[in-house]
Amino acid sequence: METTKEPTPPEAMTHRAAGDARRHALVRAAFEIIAERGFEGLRTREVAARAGVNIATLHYYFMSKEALIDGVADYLAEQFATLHAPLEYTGDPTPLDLLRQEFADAQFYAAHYPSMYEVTHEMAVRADRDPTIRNVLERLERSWNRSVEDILRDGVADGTFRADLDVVAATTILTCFQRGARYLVTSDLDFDRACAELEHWLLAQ
Amino acid sequence: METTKEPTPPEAMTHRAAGDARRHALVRAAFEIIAERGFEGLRTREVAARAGVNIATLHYYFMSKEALIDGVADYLAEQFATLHAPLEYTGDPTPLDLLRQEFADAQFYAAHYPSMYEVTHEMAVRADRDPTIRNVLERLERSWNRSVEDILRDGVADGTFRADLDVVAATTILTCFQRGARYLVTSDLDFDRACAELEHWLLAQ
DNA sequence: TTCGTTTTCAATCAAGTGATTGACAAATAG
DNA sequence: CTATTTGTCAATCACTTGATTGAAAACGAA
Repeated sequence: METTKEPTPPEAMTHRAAGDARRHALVRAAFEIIAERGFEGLRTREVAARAGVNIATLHYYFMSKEALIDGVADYLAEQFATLHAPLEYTGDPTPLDLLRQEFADAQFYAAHYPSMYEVTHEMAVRADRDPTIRNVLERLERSWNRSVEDILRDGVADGTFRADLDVVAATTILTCFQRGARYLVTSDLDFDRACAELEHWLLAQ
Repeated sequence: METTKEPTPPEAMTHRAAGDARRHALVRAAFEIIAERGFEGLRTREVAARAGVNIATLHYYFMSKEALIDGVADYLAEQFATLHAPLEYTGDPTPLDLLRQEFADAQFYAAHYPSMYEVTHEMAVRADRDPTIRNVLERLERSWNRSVEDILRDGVADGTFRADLDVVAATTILTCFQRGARYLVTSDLDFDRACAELEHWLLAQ
């Protein structure tokens, strides 16, 4: 049932660094399994096997399955903070540039890191019952909301967006729209077209 | 481990009808457990116990756990088709009435049947891996999309909504927005405010 | 080298877990 | 009234699953 041994052999590595690598390999393995088969299909044995270690070793690094899952949640938040679509503007971005970048990020994740959305879905469902995960996800949502709100506020101030825009409401609409779009059906083409229309609704005149 | 026996005693009931009732009780029990603890916490034993029957009886009605879950998916679709918020208009509804009814439905489910959304989330996550469930959910989405699109098209035709509205894009925006709003954070107040702003964006002038 | 600390694993536990079996009762057909 | 189908359950199977144990390496400080 073994798969890939640890990709970074602990050869030229301090003892401590090797431990960190093992910890990370376990989280990463759990992340992948959750993406593939959900929490429903998450088994500690398989996580350990993918990371190339014994179950007991998994329990050495993570007290319980729950602790491991919490580790995955943190890893997910870190991924969202780190990974972004390549910038589509040069120099100082206008509010419209930033709005488009927002949409581009969503497509970038869907195209290149679909597992991030898959795991986020799983986490969102679990958040109803697990306060630790709810915390991580709420923090993530809040920071995303804030950045969208800032873009809109700046855009209204400099005349890019409609002067009568309800910035808070528009932020809700944009974030809910993006959350809902990464769901089951919406095609890339539909998403593009919807983004263009949203832009049209937001722009002044 | 027993809970409620079947609420409709098979006294004055034909054999066939009693069978249907048992079948329904099993689906309903599974539905509730999925809402409470997700697929992760769904155990055939507990489903049987809640429906007041033996595990073997569950397996008499549903070949496998999967078949039971498919039954829950069908039940969910049926619920969405059946349950609606009380009508907020009298007589012949205008496109604006229908749009508002659309928003009212979303709040109605969230307020009175939250388990419908909880189970839908679980199903959506599972749909990635289960073609039968994907089918049910896609049918549901399509029919919802169609009805929103019809409202918008009528509204553009009669001058309620902006003449330059991209109906297809707007439909995507509205459905994605509503899907995304029934997620984790958005409060009733935020939802109301966002709906008002959306209405403002759609209306002519 | 020595000794305590950190890390790893084979073996095992106890509690599930979906599914089956075979017997038995209740309803219905002939 | 039989004979057959339909519905039900206690008991059990074969296997899974999260977690633990106790011993043995690997390591680093003294």
